[in-house]
Amino acid sequence: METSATILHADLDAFYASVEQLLDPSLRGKPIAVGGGVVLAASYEARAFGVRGGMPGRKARELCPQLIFVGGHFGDYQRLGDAAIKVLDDFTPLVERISIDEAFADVAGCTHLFGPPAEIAASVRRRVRAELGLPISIGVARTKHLAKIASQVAKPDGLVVVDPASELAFLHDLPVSLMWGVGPATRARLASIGIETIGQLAQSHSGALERLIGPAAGQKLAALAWNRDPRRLETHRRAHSAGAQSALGRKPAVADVFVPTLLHLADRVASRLRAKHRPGRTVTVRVRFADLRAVSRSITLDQPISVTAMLAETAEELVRGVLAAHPGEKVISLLAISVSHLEESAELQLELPLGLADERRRPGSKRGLARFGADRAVDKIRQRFGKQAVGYGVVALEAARSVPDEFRELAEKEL
DNA sequence: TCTGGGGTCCTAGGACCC
DNA sequence: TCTGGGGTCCTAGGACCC
Repeated sequence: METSATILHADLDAFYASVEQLLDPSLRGKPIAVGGGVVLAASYEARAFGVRGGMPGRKARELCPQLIFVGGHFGDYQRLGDAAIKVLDDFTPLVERISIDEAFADVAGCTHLFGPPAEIAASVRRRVRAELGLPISIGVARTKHLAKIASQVAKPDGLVVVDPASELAFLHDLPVSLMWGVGPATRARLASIGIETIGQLAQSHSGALERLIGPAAGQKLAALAWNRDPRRLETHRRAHSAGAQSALGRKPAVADVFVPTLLHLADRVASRLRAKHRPGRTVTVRVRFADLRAVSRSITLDQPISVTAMLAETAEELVRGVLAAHPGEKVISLLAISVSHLEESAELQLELPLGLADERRRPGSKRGLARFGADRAVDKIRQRFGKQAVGYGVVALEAARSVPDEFRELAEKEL
């Protein structure tokens, strides 16, 4: 039974923007945005003008005419993000990384070595500042949820420790939007019955709450509002799906557009699946139309796949189904492929990869083998000469894409 | 004035089986 | 022929998070 606050939530402040200001001192103290067409990250100086991540670049410039856009040093983001997490690793092996710039750590087992959690958190902040030159905020509490909220409250560049004796006093005055799982839609629904603070949520009638946002979400939020968060740290999470998408602007919904795009997306996804020996059974595509309404189609196969051509063909059939069901839609603005139901691990399999099993049993197996051989050859060339060395000819699409591949890779989860 | 890309989880209906 | 219940899997969509 834990009665003390030993969970840290550490979150690098305005991470990409802070790295840019670190690398180029002339940017320090100035409103900057990482990105171009879309703001990937904004410095606190830029946020003061209302600039936010995800905002279109044009709107950001309107809000802040002196805003400086900088190109992304993606390799440095990865390096510095890893280095910050490594500082946590120096204190405890119980670290759960959430993303490139954020992690939980439980220091219950190392206080005899390093002192109380608050001191450990202060040390982490000092070291990240001294060794990496980056600001990092940390929340310390008895549960993950409360530690995460505390780090949000601590920002920028702060430390907030929530004493177990005053948890609810701390929590109940805060707005519900700080809670994990409360986004714009849930926030609006809660507001419709007069709930704006976490305290009001805690006091609300459970039946009314569950009718409003569903039983699962209702019970979960009610528990969190009383700081009943049963979640343990998970140090070895693996992804349950892998996908790729591409915004297209406005393109005609014809095969000349979607076939090459799907091949490129399938290549991105399937090569990752192969690299980690995790083929998957369920293929999902998403098609977004001109008005930004999106439709998805999925199919679950008998056997898991990781061959690029098989994934591309499956996705193509699904997309044709979507378009056939929406004959009025002549323009598409986004295509996505995702593979789920991933095989737990293919490490123990023999040399022949999963995903070929079905093809091998069929008379046409030579085709599947040939395709797998082709993928293997491509994978090997890329290993030696880099990703650009060989691929599917969609040069025109590459140029049109708004987000560079390096940025995509930062967001990929470990498969 | 309509935000990109990588993910997770929940819901609800239908198929299918026992 | 109708009645009843429960479990699992699949599909489509939505909300959310970083």
